[in-house]
Amino acid sequence: MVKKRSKNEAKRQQILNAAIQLFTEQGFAATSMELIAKNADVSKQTVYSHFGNKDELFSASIENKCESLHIFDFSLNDLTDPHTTLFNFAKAFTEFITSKEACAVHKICVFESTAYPQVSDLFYRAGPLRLTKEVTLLMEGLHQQKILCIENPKHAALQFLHMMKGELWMQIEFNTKERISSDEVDEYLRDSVAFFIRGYSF
Amino acid sequence: MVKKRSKNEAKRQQILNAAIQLFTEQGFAATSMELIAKNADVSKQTVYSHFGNKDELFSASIENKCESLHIFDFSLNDLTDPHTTLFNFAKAFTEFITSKEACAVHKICVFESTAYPQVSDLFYRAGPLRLTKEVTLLMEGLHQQKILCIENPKHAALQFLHMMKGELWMQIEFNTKERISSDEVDEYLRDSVAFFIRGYSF
DNA sequence: AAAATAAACTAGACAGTCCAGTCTAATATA
DNA sequence: TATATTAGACTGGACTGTCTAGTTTATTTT
Repeated sequence: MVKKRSKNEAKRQQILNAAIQLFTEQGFAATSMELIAKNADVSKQTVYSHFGNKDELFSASIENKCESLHIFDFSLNDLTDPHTTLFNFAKAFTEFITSKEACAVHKICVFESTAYPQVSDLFYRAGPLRLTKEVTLLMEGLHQQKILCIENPKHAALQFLHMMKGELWMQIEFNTKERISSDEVDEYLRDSVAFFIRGYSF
Repeated sequence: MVKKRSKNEAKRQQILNAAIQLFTEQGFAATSMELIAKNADVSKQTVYSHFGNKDELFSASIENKCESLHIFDFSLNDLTDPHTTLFNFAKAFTEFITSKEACAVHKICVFESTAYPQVSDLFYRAGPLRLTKEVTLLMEGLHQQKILCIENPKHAALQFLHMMKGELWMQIEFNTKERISSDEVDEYLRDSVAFFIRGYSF
């Protein structure tokens, strides 16, 4: 008869939190298990007891983060005013993809995509792929309600999402010193939404 | 009387080549100076004599690579047929940004942008910034020749370039297993060029 | 053109540091 | 009572950067 005492779930989460923070800040190779244990306020042995080795912990921490990043709620029911709807969505999207958290996970997943394709796949599915699918549905809706004339909704979704990235996203990606102002960002988004609607109007 | 013998330029280049290859393949932390020396067919001491330490070698190798990646020649003189001009440019652009070399440098510059902002800045200026400026000029040309109606040529350039990235670029970035076919890419590019022209036509 | 010289280069050893992962022995807890 | 947890020692290995001692090579002087 095996008596099994369950491992402390709180500690597990502490470890995952410390791990994702360090991994995203310093990268996989530059982060030591010892520091993760210390930051998680847990002994090194506990880390190894919860996660067999560094690779497993890395995968688990990315997976954990991807799940928590799923929360990007956009209520796009009101399609009657596409300008406002799309602009608001564009703003929310920009804020999301330029957030510290999202950028950090994005960065490490891309970087480790050759060594850990399964990890980067997690992010791809949870992020870009999921979002593209949702926006594709939105585009289909705009077409069916005769608000816009969108023959290929997937292409339109890709065009829209990529377009909205703009200059700010690049500057954050490359950590440049100068950053464009949020006014300029807004102007770019407004311009782009207007352009998008013009390009897909009847 | 100072006798100065210049260091071997060929060896310097061998070191830089080996360094950029390993750094882009394995990352900064995971690449050892010893292996760089070995791959460059040079002694470790020679590496240290040419480049004081690992950081310096890293910077130098990225700088060297950025210079060689400058070569993205697009002859965009013939503006009379914007569909063809923009499509050809879009194709060349896609091929360039999805090339192994460009992707690899992009990846490491983004990843090391916090630890080495000067390095990522090199790439940003040599790549995205330079290209955006050139395409902005193209957009101005299209406007002045009354081929398209582009009020804000910089926005148009950003929209165009970002839009063209599309799905393939994401799949390469995340190293996904499935890849869209080059036919699909062509279709996307054609669609996007048509959409772009529609959105900016008089 | 030959000899002299100073610097570049090589190979390898080396010190010092760090890290992944294991082991142990003691403690806490369900 | 069995298992989770802890702190810390420990192994084996890798890495950076230095040092040494000997070799090659470009340049300057004779």
